[in-house]
Amino acid sequence: MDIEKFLLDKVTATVTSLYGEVAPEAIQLQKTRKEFEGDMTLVVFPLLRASHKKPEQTAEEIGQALVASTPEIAGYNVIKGFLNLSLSGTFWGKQLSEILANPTFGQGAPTGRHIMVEYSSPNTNKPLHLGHIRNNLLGYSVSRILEADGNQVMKVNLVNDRGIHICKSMLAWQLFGHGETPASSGLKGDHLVGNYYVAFDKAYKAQIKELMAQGMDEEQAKKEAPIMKQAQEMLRKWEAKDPEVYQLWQTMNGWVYEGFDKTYRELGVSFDKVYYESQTYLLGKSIVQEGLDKGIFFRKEDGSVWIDLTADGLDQKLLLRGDGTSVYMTQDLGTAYTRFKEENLDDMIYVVGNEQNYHFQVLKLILSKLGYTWADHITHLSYGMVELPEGKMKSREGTVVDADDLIDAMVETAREMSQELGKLDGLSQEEIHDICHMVGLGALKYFILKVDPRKTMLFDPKESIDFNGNTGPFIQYTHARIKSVLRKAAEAGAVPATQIDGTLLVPAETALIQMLTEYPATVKAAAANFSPALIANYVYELAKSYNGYYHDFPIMRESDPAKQALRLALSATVARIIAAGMALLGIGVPERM
RNA sequence: GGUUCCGUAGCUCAGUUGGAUAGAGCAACAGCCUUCUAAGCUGUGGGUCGAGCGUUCGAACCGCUCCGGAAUCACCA
Repeated sequence: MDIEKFLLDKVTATVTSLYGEVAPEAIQLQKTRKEFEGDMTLVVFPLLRASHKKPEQTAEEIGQALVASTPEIAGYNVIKGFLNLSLSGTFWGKQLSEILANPTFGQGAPTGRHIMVEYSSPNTNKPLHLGHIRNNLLGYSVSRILEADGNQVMKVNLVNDRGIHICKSMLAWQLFGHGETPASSGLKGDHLVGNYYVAFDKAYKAQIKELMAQGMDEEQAKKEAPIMKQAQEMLRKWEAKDPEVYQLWQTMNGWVYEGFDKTYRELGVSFDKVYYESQTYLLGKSIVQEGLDKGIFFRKEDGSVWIDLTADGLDQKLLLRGDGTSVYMTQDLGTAYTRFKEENLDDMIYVVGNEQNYHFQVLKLILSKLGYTWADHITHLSYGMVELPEGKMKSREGTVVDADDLIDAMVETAREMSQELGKLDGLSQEEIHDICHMVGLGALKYFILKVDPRKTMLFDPKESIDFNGNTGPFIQYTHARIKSVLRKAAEAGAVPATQIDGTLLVPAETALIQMLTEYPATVKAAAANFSPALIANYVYELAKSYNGYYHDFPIMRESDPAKQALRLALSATVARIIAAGMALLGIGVPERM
């Protein structure tokens, strides 16, 4: 049951009977801050206009009337203009009973909406790095959250598998590779290809330097460098489907996909469908034609097609090159159109870095100018960069954090830490592997997802590896410890309660139950705001509160079986909600750790 | 210069539609393992919520102006 709604009805009725009709927004209910006594608080300031009395007096009157009319409200106190209401133990007992009886607590009712979430979207010329990790974790988590909110979600990846940058890797491999393969080198495919991308850049820079030494200016040297011309020639051959180039392209991309798949598996993310730009890059031309027919786009003398957005405070934007080939915007218009049509979408979410804010602003604007109402259902889930203590990550300067290295380091640290604490004694190799993987990745995922996506975040390798405090492992630990207590209780023959006697509840317990009742609303808010951070912070608060409770009320030392049964039921529910919340973040919770 | 975003404790971050004395974690300091897992718990210190003005009973939150930072404004993707 929605407690706020329940109280809202009661309070509205009471206020109306005391002072007559008031505007709905004048009734302001909120959770009571923990330094005050009570569960829910009515802010009476907005009601003074109707009551014509002082704040304290108004609160007093409403409090008295509420207690008299509503058995669920056990008492009240007034502090300045705030009426703090305490709900009865019976009421909270009933709340917990409802959660116990509902195995899908927090799962929203089906909305019937189809939502596509596009994320990851890598280039096939280099391995994934920390920035991609943020993208992948966000995309996956948001998908899970939208699902939990009752939507039908399709997770898709759009792989950028074509263009000059792939040709650079291919060319360098031809020139310097000596037939090296992932199998022969022992390298992960994406790393192997990435190495050749770097090799290209190195050779290219050397050639530029040489040309400049011969007296050419930098601008021209960049254009005239032979290796660059070769790469451009290769791209032309690719577009003409030259068999040899095409074959090499397929082989090297295949290596990269194998590498990416491994990283995705390690991260625990997945896709329902993968699009490839090599198959979609020609889309959108019919839309360009449509825009021309409708007079929304215009053609310049050289044949290129543009839209003028200066009236909207933006610039003119190119939609088709003079030679008739498409640009990024062209294909994005096309894919958006195709997807909404083919997949019958209600919403489309793009998880893409904030460097493309402008692009998506323009994309939406063009689509709505063309009269497509679904343009309003496109959301660019924009996220900030991940920075390192030394500053920005720059692949050219080698200051990137490689995704695979980072994952390995996290798991390894989890292993060392666990070993040091003696947590792994007596476990099988397989159990040890699973736990260390869950904890290491849990630390990484939680660290990234707990911050607001819009913000540029700082990744300090030393601090992120911390497993104490507001971290994934802390939450996993709380879960594991509850599970441990439940196992001990089962051995001793103690059974969790199925019906809750509210008269036994202590304040620490009603507070926990209240937090539990907030889970569905939190999921809803997270879905509405595309914010895993809301879930992360909720789960942390829940775990933290439980830890305090755990120390004050040891379950197995409780002599009253009824109280013990109640505590077991409450603990099990907390563990369940922690696991559910963490699942929305893509984080697993071990049974022991 | 235009557009968009960010600025909260020494550091990393929370702060729900405007509400009470602005919260966590890390770092520092002081306690707590013979009792269900100490990856834990309890306590102390630490703030001009970038600055100013306005809106109102009330502003970290809303509006305006300024300061600082980021991204972007390609016949790249």
